[in-house]
Amino acid sequence: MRNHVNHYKCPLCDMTCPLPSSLRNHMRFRHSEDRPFKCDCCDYSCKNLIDLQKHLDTHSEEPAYRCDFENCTFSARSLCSIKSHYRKVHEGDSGPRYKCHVCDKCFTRGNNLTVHLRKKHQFKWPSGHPRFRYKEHEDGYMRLQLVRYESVELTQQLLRQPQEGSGLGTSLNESSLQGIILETVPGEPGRKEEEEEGKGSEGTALSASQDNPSSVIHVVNQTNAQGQQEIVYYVLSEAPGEPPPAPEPPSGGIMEKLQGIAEEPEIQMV
DNA sequence: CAGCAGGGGGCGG
DNA sequence: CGCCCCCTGCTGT
Repeated sequence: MRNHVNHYKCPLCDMTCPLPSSLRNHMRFRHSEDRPFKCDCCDYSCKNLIDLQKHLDTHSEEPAYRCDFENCTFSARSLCSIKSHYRKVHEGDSGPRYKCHVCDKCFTRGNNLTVHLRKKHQFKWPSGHPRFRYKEHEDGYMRLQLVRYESVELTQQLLRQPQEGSGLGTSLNESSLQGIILETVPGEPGRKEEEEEGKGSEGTALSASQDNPSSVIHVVNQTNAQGQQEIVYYVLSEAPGEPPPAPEPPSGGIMEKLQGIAEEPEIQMV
């Protein structure tokens, strides 16, 4: 199994990703100001067609979206509104849907949980990842999505410096680890035990479990700029196991310059 | 691998 | 809550 590390690194931030197309996408949304999709009715513009279409819906006074429930006359201008209406009105589900994986506290909105995770549990995301993302579990609660792609440098750095200063009370506790382990997706069966290419030790890495060889989780305790202890988690995801793709030819625009740099594989894999 | 459809999350009202 | 920005999974090529 090739314990994957992403081959393409954004030259402008720490983000790495497995495919050129992912990187292009990242560039478009995070590092380009181009907004090729413009609204005819107002000065709105955006970076992809889908968003323009959604925006156009907000212009039309027409129903746009209508509730499917029988005899329900509710209508809205966004799909999102319809869905939340349906849950609330026709399914009576108005309870909090975001749950902290560490202490089980519930929140009605994702950003409330984000604040909670940062303040109460000192969670932090690595640079290049601007926010937490949440994923729906089988019990219907949204919990922190822990699978992230991390850069080679971060990985190596983590392997090199096992947690120091873990003497403080803020060192990892079991609940946070459990929360993380719970998140790992059952991987393909068969393959086991990743080998870091030439990098040896797994150091402080926690193998999710032997049944779940699909991810290795690094959790480090560190001191931030403000001198506070904080927990940072990193997850290495396993690539499907194909060789690195060949670089593509450039194709024009601002993206082109970026691409030239960006598409150089960050490391040569076996 | 690219394009599209849909959804998650932020943020201001 | 409404609108916007971005991400991702799916599906066709």
